[in-house]
Amino acid sequence: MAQTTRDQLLATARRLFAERGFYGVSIANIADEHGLTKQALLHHFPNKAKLYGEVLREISDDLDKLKLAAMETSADPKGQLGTLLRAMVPTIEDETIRTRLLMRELLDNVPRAETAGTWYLKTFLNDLVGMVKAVPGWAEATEAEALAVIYQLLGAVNYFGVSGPTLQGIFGKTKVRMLNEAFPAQLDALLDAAFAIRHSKA
Amino acid sequence: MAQTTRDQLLATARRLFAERGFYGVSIANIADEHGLTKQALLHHFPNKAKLYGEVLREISDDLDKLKLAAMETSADPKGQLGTLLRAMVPTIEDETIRTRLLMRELLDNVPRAETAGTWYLKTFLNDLVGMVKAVPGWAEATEAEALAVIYQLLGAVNYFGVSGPTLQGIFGKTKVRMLNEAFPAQLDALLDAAFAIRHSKA
DNA sequence: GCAGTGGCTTACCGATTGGTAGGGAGTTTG
DNA sequence: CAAACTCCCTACCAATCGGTAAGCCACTGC
Repeated sequence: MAQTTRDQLLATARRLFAERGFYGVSIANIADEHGLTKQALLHHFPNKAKLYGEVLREISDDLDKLKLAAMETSADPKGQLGTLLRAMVPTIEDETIRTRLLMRELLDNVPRAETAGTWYLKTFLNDLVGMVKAVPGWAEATEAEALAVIYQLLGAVNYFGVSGPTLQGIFGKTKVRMLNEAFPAQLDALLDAAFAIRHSKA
Repeated sequence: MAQTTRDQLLATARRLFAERGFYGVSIANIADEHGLTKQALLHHFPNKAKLYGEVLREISDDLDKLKLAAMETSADPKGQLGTLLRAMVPTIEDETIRTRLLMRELLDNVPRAETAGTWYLKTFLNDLVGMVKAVPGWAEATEAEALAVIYQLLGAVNYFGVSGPTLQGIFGKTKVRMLNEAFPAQLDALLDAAFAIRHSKA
């Protein structure tokens, strides 16, 4: 069974929204790439906002899958967090798209979420906080402290993931390739260092 | 001498572009906030893209100032980097705006920079790489390694800076206030840990 | 054979987009 | 006093936006 038109439109929407954002892409742009009219797209999705919501739901599902996969590979929470964060470093194009959409959601979701009533990142962030608190030495950390360190590490991973095209523009292809090679080892070192920090109220 | 109309328009553009992005704001939106027509705005700025470019130039100037200020407060490069990164954690609203614009530039600048031929972050990033290489133990790090760690730390700082409204939506005001209080100490610990990593080819 | 149904089309809508043309009021300058 | 300049206006433009209405065509189930 081949991919349905709906699936193809969804994939294109995902890519274009990641590149240019919600306002930067028209439904006609998306339909055009498949030789269709925007009315064809509106046959599959009730309106533009719902289409965007569908894309976000996919992203949120992706993150949940990464989280579950990380929890299976290792028993200790520190290893789980490391696996998860390393997995979030984009290597193939589709992962870059996911990272960019995630970042855009952080920037733009306030008006969207208020009308839609959905915070796609909520459970993901809560789960991460739980994992941090399970790390030895972090049991007595406050929720705010756990969230702070999670955010710093997510930032370390995702900021880089978003900047590929920019970095290439500034530094050129060769340096970016070297950067991509150097990044994971550097990240490992940072993760180790971050969780080595002891948290006890003593 | 009061602020000129041009300056006021520029400040409003800065705020609105930070909130909703380039495509999410019309020049009429900006002019409206001052009771002017968009043609009045077009009298001060040749077109929308040039206006946006002006906003970006301001941001880039801001970053340079922060960098110079950080270089004055301390003699050792590690302290300078710490001061700079801590200064980039947004505390007042205008700093949040700057952080959000910076993030948007990372996401959107590819099509813009290609036509404009300007990479606003280039000198800033290059300077930071220089500072990292001056840190004891990092002299022999490759440029890629230095860039990797810089990017991770910038990410740790800026990802958080961008997410304020989102976090408030998810966790509520009280928790976000606690998070804001916990963040700097956590960041200090991360910075210490990151630069404690020794880099020698031995 | 015929009523759905899914997938798409053309035709159209009002609203908004970035931008141009030209003019008018007030101030500055020669 | 007149020319020039600054600042902002109304009027207008073609293009595009998201979305509705209605119909066409191929296929399916009864």
